Amino acid sequence: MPIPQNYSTPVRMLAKDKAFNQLQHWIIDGTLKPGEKILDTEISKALGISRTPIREALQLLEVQGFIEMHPGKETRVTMIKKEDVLKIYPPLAALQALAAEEAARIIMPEQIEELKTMTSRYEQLIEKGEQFRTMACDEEFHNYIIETADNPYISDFSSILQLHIRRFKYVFLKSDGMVVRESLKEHKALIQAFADHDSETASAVMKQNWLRPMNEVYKALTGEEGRQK
Amino acid sequence: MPIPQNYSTPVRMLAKDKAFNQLQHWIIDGTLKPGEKILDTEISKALGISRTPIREALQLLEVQGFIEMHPGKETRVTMIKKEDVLKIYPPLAALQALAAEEAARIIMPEQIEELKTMTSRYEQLIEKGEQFRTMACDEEFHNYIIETADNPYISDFSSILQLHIRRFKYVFLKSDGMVVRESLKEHKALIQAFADHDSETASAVMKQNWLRPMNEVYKALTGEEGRQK
DNA sequence: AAACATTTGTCCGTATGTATA
DNA sequence: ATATACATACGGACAAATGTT
Repeated sequence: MPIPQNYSTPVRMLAKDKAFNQLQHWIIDGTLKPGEKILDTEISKALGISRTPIREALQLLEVQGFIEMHPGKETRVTMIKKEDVLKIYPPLAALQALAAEEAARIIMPEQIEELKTMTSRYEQLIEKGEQFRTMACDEEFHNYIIETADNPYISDFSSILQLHIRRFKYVFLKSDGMVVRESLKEHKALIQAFADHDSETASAVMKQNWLRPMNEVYKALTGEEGRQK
Repeated sequence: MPIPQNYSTPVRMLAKDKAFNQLQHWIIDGTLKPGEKILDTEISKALGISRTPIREALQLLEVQGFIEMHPGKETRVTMIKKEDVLKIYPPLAALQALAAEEAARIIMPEQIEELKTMTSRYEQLIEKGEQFRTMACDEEFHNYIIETADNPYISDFSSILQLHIRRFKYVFLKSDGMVVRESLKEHKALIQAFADHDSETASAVMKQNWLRPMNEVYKALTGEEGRQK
């Protein structure tokens, strides 16, 4: 008898989480625009959820920097400027560089093989011009390194910053994409540094792997050079 | 006629904020111990606040990593291990190093003077052996640099990590102190790097200024353990 | 200035789910 | 296994505060 094992969610879907996820998506993809006023009663009716979990979700989004709550006055989606890209990427680059530094110390041979596999897939996807999947593969590569570093503070902060980058791209570039061939070289250099357990090089390469895209985005938007080196 | 200007708080004290601050302090100073179970009804009665703002405060503390909420089951203060010190300091060092890097680029002469003033006070306090004030002065110094870097992501993450460090010290060292003369030299080196607008040096010095205390704390703790057993 | 309309903040009751006997 | 106690998640009503006419 076929037992329906792994009947997915042993945790019931909390109303708060549902509201949180929905609102976060709406803010990131621009459905809720920067500066837009948020009325919890409206959201409540729209989602068919009472105000309590809605308010809880809003508070979490405030901590993440997606909305601003002015007690007793109003709640708004946070504004976002083109120059903000220069504030979001550097901390992310610093944290990811640290993750690479740590990973280089403790990574195991099997994990390096895993990264190599990802990278060859990455290369193939670039060749085929599959923008979306290429990006997903890049993200997977970075997440694997973060996991290897095994530090919840790094991973928590990193993921928040990545969400802000995604929002930034949706708002100003109307898409999430933008992968460059240069990145592939850096990934290969990273793997070599891991194999050598060379933390310093791993850190430096990773930092560049994030700051280069920042400068490209900034240049595309303003025509000016961002922070060079 | 003496007008009572600046009648302090134009913002009413929200019950949620009151609960948040109180609980955070209790967790950091060890009144609420690691692993301790938290009942919102108890907290509610203890603080004379209804359960809703209590629950809101708890959720924020969860995001900050001070408590764990298991939906429908229980809420507990997060555990903390001696080895965690090796996970908390490095991201903080990385972010503060980035702040120093940025500050070195954009700092103004007056701000450098301000830092010099703080540092001479720092030196005097060390001489006098005023542990508590020395620490406060050190914190002020770092916060000023963070402000100078002018990046909300850096400052937000930094302050959370600093709270975790404070908790760690209270839990394992029964105090918050521990300042070393070595730090003074580093502060002076930092100021010099700022004056030279030498981002690279500023970053490196700042990183060491945080990693050195980490190693001292860790050594002190593992040493204690060795003697006990 | 004062009463109104809105929106937020808080309280508490109830239902749902979890652990224990 | 069932029933019981209990803690949490959610809903809806009330109170307080803002700014508007």
